[in-house]
Amino acid sequence: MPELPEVQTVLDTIWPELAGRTVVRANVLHPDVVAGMSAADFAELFAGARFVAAARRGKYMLFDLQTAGGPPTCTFRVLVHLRMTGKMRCVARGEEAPLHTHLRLELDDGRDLLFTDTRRFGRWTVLGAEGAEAACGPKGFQALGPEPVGDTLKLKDFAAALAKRKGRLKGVLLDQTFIAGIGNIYADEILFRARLHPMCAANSLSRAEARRLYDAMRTVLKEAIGLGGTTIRDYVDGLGRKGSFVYSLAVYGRTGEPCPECGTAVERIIVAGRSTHYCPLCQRVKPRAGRMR
DNA sequence: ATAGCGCCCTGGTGGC
DNA sequence: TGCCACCAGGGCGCTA
Repeated sequence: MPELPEVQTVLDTIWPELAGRTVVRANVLHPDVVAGMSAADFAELFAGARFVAAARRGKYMLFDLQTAGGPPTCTFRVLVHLRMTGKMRCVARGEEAPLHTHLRLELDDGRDLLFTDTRRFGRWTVLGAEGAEAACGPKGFQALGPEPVGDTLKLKDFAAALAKRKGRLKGVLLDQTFIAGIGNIYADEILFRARLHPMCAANSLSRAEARRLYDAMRTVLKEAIGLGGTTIRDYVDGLGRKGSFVYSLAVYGRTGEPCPECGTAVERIIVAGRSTHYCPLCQRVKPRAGRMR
């Protein structure tokens, strides 16, 4: 399930294959994966367009392309969201595409970029082109919160934002408008690393706890990027490789197994509508301020 | 503001 | 062996 570390890994592995390449022909095999414009318009827009830049924002990959006919400045941007099972691969032209391949971009180096997505939740959304989504993209993209890794988000601002949220930590971490890129797996792992209970109210954290959460969030995500993400079942990067952070998971998917810190059985509950794993001993519910036990 | 739900979709799993 | 209910969950739209 691609979250920030997986999306970053896919981008890091697929972009070297795409940078500077021109799309000879675009083949939309399933129109559902193209959002905001028709498959025909999409194919026409991509034909002759060249990949000039790429970036990640939250769980989105952003690609800038320069169109064939227009003036040198005529570029457009496409947002790719992998959702649950989306995959990007470059293969030799003519190689049989895997089942559930919904998009094929034929490149000028004789290879094909394939977008494969078993559950077909993933989307390609074009921004700023005629007949496409509004220039700023879907709501979820417009409203993305700050990036948790990198230099932009300071502890002070993170703590201040937490103090304004009455919801539970788990739900707040999953809220893409609060912080961009965290999904169910990393939310659980971050809370474990911070020794905080998933049901704990975000605005109840002490300074020290907010710092623990901030540090845990950045550490866990950076470690996961370093290990190429987490493969539970489906996920592979742009070169078909699985992520090895799965071996570092402390609680996610480990219901009933011993906590790596204290040996207590990991528990599973539902929080924010999502399966949530935690150690009942290491992550006790934080007592209210002024009522130390 | 926040929580909870159903929906989209397919494949894997476990029960009988 | 086969059948089927159920689960996985990111984002979105809806209701409370």
